[in-house]
Amino acid sequence: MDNPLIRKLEHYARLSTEDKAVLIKASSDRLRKLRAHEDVIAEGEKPRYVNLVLSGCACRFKHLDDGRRQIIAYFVPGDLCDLNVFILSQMDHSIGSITDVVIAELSREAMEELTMAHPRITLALWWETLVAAAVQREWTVNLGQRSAFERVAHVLCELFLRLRAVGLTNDDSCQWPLTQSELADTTGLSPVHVNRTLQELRAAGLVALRGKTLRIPDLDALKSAAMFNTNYLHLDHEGRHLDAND
Amino acid sequence: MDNPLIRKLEHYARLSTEDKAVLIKASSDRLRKLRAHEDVIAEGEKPRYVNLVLSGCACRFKHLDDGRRQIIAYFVPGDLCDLNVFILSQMDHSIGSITDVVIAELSREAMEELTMAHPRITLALWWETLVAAAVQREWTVNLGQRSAFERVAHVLCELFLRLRAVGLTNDDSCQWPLTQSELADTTGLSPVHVNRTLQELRAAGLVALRGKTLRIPDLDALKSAAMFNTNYLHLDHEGRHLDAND
DNA sequence: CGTCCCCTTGAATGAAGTCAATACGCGTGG
DNA sequence: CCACGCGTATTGACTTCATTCAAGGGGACG
Repeated sequence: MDNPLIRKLEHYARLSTEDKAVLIKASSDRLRKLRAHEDVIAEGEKPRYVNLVLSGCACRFKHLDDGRRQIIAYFVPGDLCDLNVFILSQMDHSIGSITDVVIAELSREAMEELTMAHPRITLALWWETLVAAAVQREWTVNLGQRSAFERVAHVLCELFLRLRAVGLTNDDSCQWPLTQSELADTTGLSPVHVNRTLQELRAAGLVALRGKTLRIPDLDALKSAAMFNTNYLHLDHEGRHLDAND
Repeated sequence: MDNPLIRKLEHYARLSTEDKAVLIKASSDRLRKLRAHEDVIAEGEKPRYVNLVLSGCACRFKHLDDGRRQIIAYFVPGDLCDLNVFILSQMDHSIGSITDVVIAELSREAMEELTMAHPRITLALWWETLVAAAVQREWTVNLGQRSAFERVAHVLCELFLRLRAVGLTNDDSCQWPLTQSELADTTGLSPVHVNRTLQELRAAGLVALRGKTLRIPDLDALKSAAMFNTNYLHLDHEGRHLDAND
């Protein structure tokens, strides 16, 4: 099973064999490949599809009039961009690729088919939505209250755990998709200061980030340095224990 | 018509007379009155109701382990706290009153009744959810990219416009619910710096905030000082033009 | 071999936080 | 009616954290 969406949704609900078949079909219908730094959809455009990231990394972002940019969310494999986007006539922000990505475009009809006759999928998608909102809230806390050191540590933690949830880590390391400049647009810091903060994290032995590989030798230590509380990711709730092939 | 929920939802969809009757009934069933600075629901509790603010002002917030607090969202009259909260077994944040508030508690059954036979209400509630998410994203941008001056101006702008959307402003002024210290927990600034920033805003003639009354002599000027783009509040979309009594 | 992007470093500047004292405003109770 | 107390707002002096500017280094790729 290498479908990251299924992998993730199984954190939220037990899926039946048929559920999985339907998900696989939906996520292989319309594929779209993008290189790094391209727009998936830009502010002002009308959304036509729910975008599902199959591989690579994308982000939601917003520009201010004077060019400052804030990254608002990351999308890793298995993430759906906007489940309810069809009633919007205009995007109020943009979505772009960070690395090369493969995206499945899910039409309105495909989404209806997924949910209509598949209550467990529907439930899992509800969870997906709730968790996305919780992540957004946590980012608000991160930007508002944490120091640069904690803030960068928190982003590293979160992304690592989310990658782990879809099987994209090896033990204590993973492919790291972000440049320092993107990390700066995420944390609201200058690229220079992100660089210095990463050096502090390295000096403290909390992370080893070289090239495109991130290694976290002691995840608990990094968590506590970041004041990271895993609960908002809701990776451990009751739904997944129910039997689905009933 | 003094029901703030109806007032707000009419920005999102045309409601029929029956729609409104159902909403009024639902929002007068279980009332709860709180004084300022009380918990509506605390982190860790199991949510039993969707909370609807009828009067006063409340907020969503999160504490870090060491006591720092971030206000994550405001709830003004007409705002629903968490539409899909019933699948959660535990809140990952708290909701508390800022001023004295009156809240209507909507049970799961009440929510189902509201939506089942009332497609326009359902549509309007979808919009409510989308806009709440958009506001959360904008706060992320606010904390990440804007200067203290812009940041405070942005919060003043947003709250003023949201109060205006439910008829709680008079021309260019409104009752202001927040203390400087709450504004600090919102903007991620220290209370002292919020004070100084407000003085700058006053000196620039952009706001007059005395006691509990906010006056904005030139809203457009304040907007541009804050780099405020109204689009994320989605107050002007197509749904409201459709006829509902069909 | 050169170019582009990303990372790194140092020095100077600037924004916001901290600490501590003081003032104001309002409700309570003497 | 006035004194008191408490929460909130204001001010000044100093410190800390983060930005800016500017220059140099390293690796990947054509």
